[in-house]
Formats: sequence, C-alpha cells, structure tokens
Amino acid sequence: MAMSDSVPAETRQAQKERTRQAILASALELSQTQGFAQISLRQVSRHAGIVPTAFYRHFESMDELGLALVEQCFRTLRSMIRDAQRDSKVFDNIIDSSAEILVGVVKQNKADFGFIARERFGGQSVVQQAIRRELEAFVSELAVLLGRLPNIENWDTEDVQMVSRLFVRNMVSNAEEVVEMPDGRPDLEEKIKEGARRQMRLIVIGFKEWRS
Amino acid sequence: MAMSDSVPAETRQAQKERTRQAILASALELSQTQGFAQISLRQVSRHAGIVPTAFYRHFESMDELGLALVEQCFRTLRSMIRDAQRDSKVFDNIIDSSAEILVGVVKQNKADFGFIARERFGGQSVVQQAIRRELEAFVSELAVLLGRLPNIENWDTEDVQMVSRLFVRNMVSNAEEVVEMPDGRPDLEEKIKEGARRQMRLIVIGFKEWRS
DNA sequence: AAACTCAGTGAACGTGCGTACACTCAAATA
DNA sequence: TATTTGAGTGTACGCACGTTCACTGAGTTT
Repeated sequence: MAMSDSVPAETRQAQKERTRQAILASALELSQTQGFAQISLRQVSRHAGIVPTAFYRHFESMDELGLALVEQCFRTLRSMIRDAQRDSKVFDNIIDSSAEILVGVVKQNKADFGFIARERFGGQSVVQQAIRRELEAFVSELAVLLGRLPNIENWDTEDVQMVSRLFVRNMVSNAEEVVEMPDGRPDLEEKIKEGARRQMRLIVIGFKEWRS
Repeated sequence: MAMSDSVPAETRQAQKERTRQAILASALELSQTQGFAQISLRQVSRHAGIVPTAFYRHFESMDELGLALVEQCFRTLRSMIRDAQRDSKVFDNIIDSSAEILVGVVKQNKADFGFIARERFGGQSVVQQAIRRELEAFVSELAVLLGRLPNIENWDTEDVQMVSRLFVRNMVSNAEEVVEMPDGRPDLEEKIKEGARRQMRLIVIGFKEWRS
C-alpha cells in the first residue's frame, strides 16, 4: 500500500490543515479589533506566518475565508445547544440553566460570538447573508426543541416560532453584552446573567398570560 | 456694517455648510452598501464633488466625520421620540402607536437607522463608542418618560430602567428588521409592526405579572 | 531510486490610498 | 477700492494592497 510505517504520521495533509487553521485563527483574532471587512489578505497571511501567495492554496479569496469563519462560529453555537440538551437540569429549570449556559459558553468563545455579532451587520454582504441564513436556521431548530417542552407542546406552530425568534434575539443581544464585557469582572457577568434570566422569564410569563 | 444689501444671501458660510452636508450625505449613502469603516476619504470626496484635500476644510479625519454622522443619526432618533410624546394617542395606547411610529419613522430614515445598526458593532472603535454612549443616554431618557406613565409611576427606578432597556433593545432589533426589509413590501411591514406590538405587549404583561 | 505533486517562496506589477504643499480666485473685510 | 481670508485645486510622494508568475524543495507515488 501507499503508507509506509516509517512515517510518523500523515504529514502532508496534516501540515496543510494546520496552516489552514492558522489562517482561520489569525483572521478571527485580527477581526476582533478591526472587524473582518477591514483586514487584508496580507495581514492575515503575515499573522499566520506565511507569504501572501500561499494564502491562495487554502482560500480563493477573503470572501471564502469569511464564509469558512461563519461556518466555524455556528458550529460552536450549535454544540452549545447540543450540550444544553443533554443536561438534564434544563428540563427542570429551562430559564436559569439557559442563562447560566449562555453566559458561560459565550464567555469562553468570545471570539466566535463576537464575530457573529460584529459581522451580522457590519461585514461584507456575502458574510452577512451567510450569518442571517444560519441564524434563521437556528431559530427553526430551537423552535423544534421548544415544541417538545412540557408546557409548550400544544401551542401553535407559529407561536412557538415567534418565541424561538425572541429567544434567539435575546441570546444574540446577551452574547453581544458578554462580548463587550471586559475580562475579570464577575460582578458584570452576574448582572448579565440576571438580565438574561429576567428577560427569558418575561417572555415566557408574557406568553402564557397572553394566550389565556 | 459688514453686510451689504446687494448680496443675495450669506454666501460664504452657506456654501461651506452645503459642502459639509454633501460630505455627510455622501458618507451616509456610501456606508449603506459598504459600511462606514471601509469607505475612503477619497471616495467620499469624489462622491461629494470635491477634491480630496478640500475634505480637510470640514473634517480633520474620517473618524471625525464618523462622529458627526452618529450625532446626526441620533438627532433623527430623538426627534422621533419628541414627536411621539406630542401625539396624544400614545397615552391611550402606548404599545400600538409606538409600533406604528417606530416602523414609519425607521422606514423613512432607513439610512440613519441603518448606520446605527451597522456601525454599533461593525465600525471603527471611535464610532462604536459614540453610538453606545448615545444609546445608553437614550435608555435613560426613555426611562424618565416611562416613569411618568400612569401604570408605572410607582415602580422601582431600577425596574423602569430595565424595561426601558428592553424597549430600546427591541426598538433597535425592529429597526434592524425594517432596514433589512426590501422596499414595496407592505405585507412584511405589517408583519414587523405586528411583531413589535407583540413583543412590547409581552414585556409589559410579563412585567406586571412578575411583580405581583 | 526516479518521477511527480503541491504547499510555500520571493520578486514584480499596477492601483488606490492618506497626506503635504504651493496655488487660485471669489467673497468678506477694512 | 485695496487687502485679507479661506474653500477648493492640482501635483506629487511614499505605502499597503491584491494578484501574477516562475521557482524550490520536502513529502508522496511509482
């Protein structure tokens, strides 16, 4: 066969993948301070430790890199939801545990969520469209999840969709707040969590009341 | 005296002001498609019909132009609230008339509200900070207004502030939706209005219920 | 061992940018 | 009417950019 056992690992492919990751990480880091739309191909390449022309071995253009970043960030977001689903506490107390999870995950993935918040409106139109498409898909996914919940199972589909939209909107808003939050301020963090809790409670209570 | 009556009008100062307005309008228009951070001093000057060096007669830098734009956009926003206050219908039915006014005003000032939405996160840090400062001031102003309303006058200051924050957040979100909305789609417009109404009602109902 | 593949190199190009500087010439002032 | 002011002009500069092209040399295939 092709593989010789003296080779320590698949070096060729792995090396390329490592460079690709370096480019993605560099782009994410640089766009934190300047916004993705204003960083240049040369800047990203420089930061990733390669020459500008080598960039093209991985992405055809900055647009394509932007789309790859959107995909990566939403992968983070989706894994958050998946973990939350597994957590049994969520069933007992959706609101409090959601607020907890939200703030925690966002804090540990500031770069990704910051990217979404920033580029949702400020970025290039290609990136913007991709983010909006992903967010809408996310609203629908969450709606399915919510529809399975004990108190909601007999609601209108449209109503569930709307609550889902409200939740996602609040999630984005709160994520924005966490991203803005300076490091090492647990008091602020608690305040944001409290705010998230209140808002979700507001939505749920308001909805119950309304439909009666 | 200095003024001679043969002169048709104050031409010197007025001419300068007109050029200044042309620069502001050009910047606002250009940033609609590309975002303020990516437009260049030369682009703005070209679009305004002057040579790049003449730009400096009006603004020291693009940053300063950005701040002037923030100021202008918030002037639009404030005048919206002032008009809403004068409207007596608002006292009878805050929610429905607010939704009406919001969508109408935003639709007619898409450029200004779009600028705020876009640059709040996507723009240069100077512009971002200015917008956040203005938005916070706006939340406080609205809180004062809300505090005078019949059902709210005996609430906690902090609670009123929070409701105000929720309202502003929803206002921004809805403004974003209106800005995204393609022209000539009254059906979508009605949907957004309905959404805004529901959300405000949700907040109010939720809050009433909660405090009991 | 020889041939091949392809990620990364380095020099070179045309372009648009921000800014400096010396200028013009009409409106404002004296 | 003579002088001053200052908004707008035109040239020229150095710089970073995206993209081209022929190249190198280690990893892979035969």
